[in-house]
Amino acid sequence: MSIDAARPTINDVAERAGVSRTTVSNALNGKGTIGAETIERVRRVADELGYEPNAVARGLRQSKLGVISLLIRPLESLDTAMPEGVDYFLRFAGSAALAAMDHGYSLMLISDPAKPGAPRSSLAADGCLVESPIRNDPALTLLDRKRIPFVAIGVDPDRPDDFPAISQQTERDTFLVLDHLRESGAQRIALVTGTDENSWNALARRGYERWAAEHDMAPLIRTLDETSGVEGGRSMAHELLAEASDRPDGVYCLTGRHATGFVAGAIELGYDVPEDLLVAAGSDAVVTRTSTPSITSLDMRPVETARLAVDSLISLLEGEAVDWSSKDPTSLLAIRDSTTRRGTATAAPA
Amino acid sequence: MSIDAARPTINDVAERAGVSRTTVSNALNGKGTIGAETIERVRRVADELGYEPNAVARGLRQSKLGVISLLIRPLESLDTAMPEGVDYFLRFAGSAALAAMDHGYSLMLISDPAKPGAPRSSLAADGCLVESPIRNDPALTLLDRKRIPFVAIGVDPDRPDDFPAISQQTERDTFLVLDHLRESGAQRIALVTGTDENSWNALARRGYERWAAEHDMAPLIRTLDETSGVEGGRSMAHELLAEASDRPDGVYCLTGRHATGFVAGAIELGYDVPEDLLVAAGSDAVVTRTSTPSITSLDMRPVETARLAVDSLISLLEGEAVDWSSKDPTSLLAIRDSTTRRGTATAAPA
DNA sequence: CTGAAAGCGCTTACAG
DNA sequence: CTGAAAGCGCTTACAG
Repeated sequence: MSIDAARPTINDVAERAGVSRTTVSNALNGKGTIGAETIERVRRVADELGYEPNAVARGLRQSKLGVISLLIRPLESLDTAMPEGVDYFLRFAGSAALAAMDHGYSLMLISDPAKPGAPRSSLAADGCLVESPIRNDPALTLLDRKRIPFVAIGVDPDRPDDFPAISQQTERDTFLVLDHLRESGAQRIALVTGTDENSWNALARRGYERWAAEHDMAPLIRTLDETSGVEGGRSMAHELLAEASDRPDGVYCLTGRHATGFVAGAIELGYDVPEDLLVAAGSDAVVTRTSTPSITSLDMRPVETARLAVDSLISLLEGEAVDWSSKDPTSLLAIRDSTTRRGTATAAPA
Repeated sequence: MSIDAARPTINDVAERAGVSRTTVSNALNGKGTIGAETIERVRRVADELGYEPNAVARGLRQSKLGVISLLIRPLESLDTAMPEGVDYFLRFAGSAALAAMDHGYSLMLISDPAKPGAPRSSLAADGCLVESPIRNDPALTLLDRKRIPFVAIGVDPDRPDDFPAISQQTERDTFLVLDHLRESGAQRIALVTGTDENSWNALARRGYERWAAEHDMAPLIRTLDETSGVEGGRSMAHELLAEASDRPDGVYCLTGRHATGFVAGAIELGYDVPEDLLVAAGSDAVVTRTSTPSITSLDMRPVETARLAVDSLISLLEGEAVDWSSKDPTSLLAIRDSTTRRGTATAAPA
């Protein structure tokens, strides 16, 4: 191993500049009181050597790495291959990374740190963002126990008030979609949720049940594994539409892929979408935009939500006041062919 | 500060178990030779205390954090707000994160570590992925100098053979698009690239020039700032289509937003797309799919490319052999309305 | 089979 | 104005 193979440390700089490590550290960080010409010399030597403080060593000493982590709960239900239809999370992550950089932080994408085989590195961050916590989320419990500051996006369904969170307005959003389906002509509306016990599934279900009660409609709910994707949606269409009695004329599928599959299945069975059956999706995705007919979907504004979450977490880390009453950005309903009947002039959203 | 406010360290475990730190470390990591009942006891105490080794301290000691970083060059040209049209990068990042997790690593999204104000943390990874390096990329130079292993996705245009890279087949892709435009009826094809000096812009330009030479067509090239987005594309349409002589009847815009703006600008000027003018985009994005008419775009397969890049980097880190001759996945051309003339039956791609 | 000691590369009171 | 020493939480030869 030749000498130039290793990156220079503070010792190399100190030796070459003829001062102590302390002085190098102080000079480079503008701390303590160091003579002007000493500072100058240390800087020059550091430059010559290409010295850059080791972020890990500094992190160990200062307990501040300059890294925030992001745990996207629903991503774990999605197995290996990256499917179409997870656009929300990709956009969320990308936007969070940019927001973190604006504050001088890097963003680390992690898997569940509470899971046995999890990379050790998943706990090596100054703070953590948890998107869509699951019921009684062990990751939140772990982070709380380890005293790692965090912000959840969406509340833990079983502990809504225990932890700092950006509360998603899932119940209100559910009303938005169901109202739209009814106004577009549906009388009997089914809900298809995922099986994952995250806040999104739980709160959408709760919203649906409340809406159904208010409209004197008996709930018609099916759950479907997220990983089943488009194919699962197809089977579900066969299941729900085959029954002679209690057949829905409107369906709200939370995931874009289920909705896409449901439409395909309905068409196979001879249904005309939207004339015989209205379908909406709870998550805007490539598949809902490009399928035929295109599918009305809820745009949950991942980009804006991510930025709000990052800003809140960093305020928390840096000891600033955080306004926890601020909600996530208002969702928008993208109205498309799957709920637009011929002759029914639906007003465009404002 | 109460005692239970801090997370337990190896010292706490050692004390409570009545052994040394060495023994705790060895017992928990299965190293050395430790008595069975000692291992048992140490494990139990560690559990009780909720002890989890500090990843930063371990990283310092072992020079291995379990983190790989990702620098997406073109993202930096895109300023603050996350625009529509950067789908490629978001999908790339999300997919890379999943691939990293499969190997027990976390993925950190970073900004240019060679830039003065960069977060220190951007150098705190075991290895780095650089997507679309720029000319003579200072980040590659820095990583090389710091002996941080890295893999580029797309070669440095000025140093194509100097560093390990997944070579993108941008020149071949450019031929694919240009051939399609010609087969669809275009005779005079302009190229609109970004101003960013990354490998993608450089190689697409080179491909265009070669194609033009082979087809005896005088090159007609414009560059347009990536940040100008849709609006920039609009202006460019006015500029290129206003000139009485040498007006193109086909345009290849590398970015989806430029293409979208170009189509809008052309329509304002009274052009019919695709009848009077064919337009294609070099990057598949939400805007190209949802604009009217929808725009033919190149799908560069970000998901598959990211996985290949992560696998290669981790092989490199873990000292395994890497086949650098493997290319990125073959791009697909999504043919849409903007290049499909009425009466021209274009065969669907296989 | 176990532990004292050194050390990873830094920063931070504190003494001079 | 500067530096010796301690310490962040671990791991790793090495001695016993």
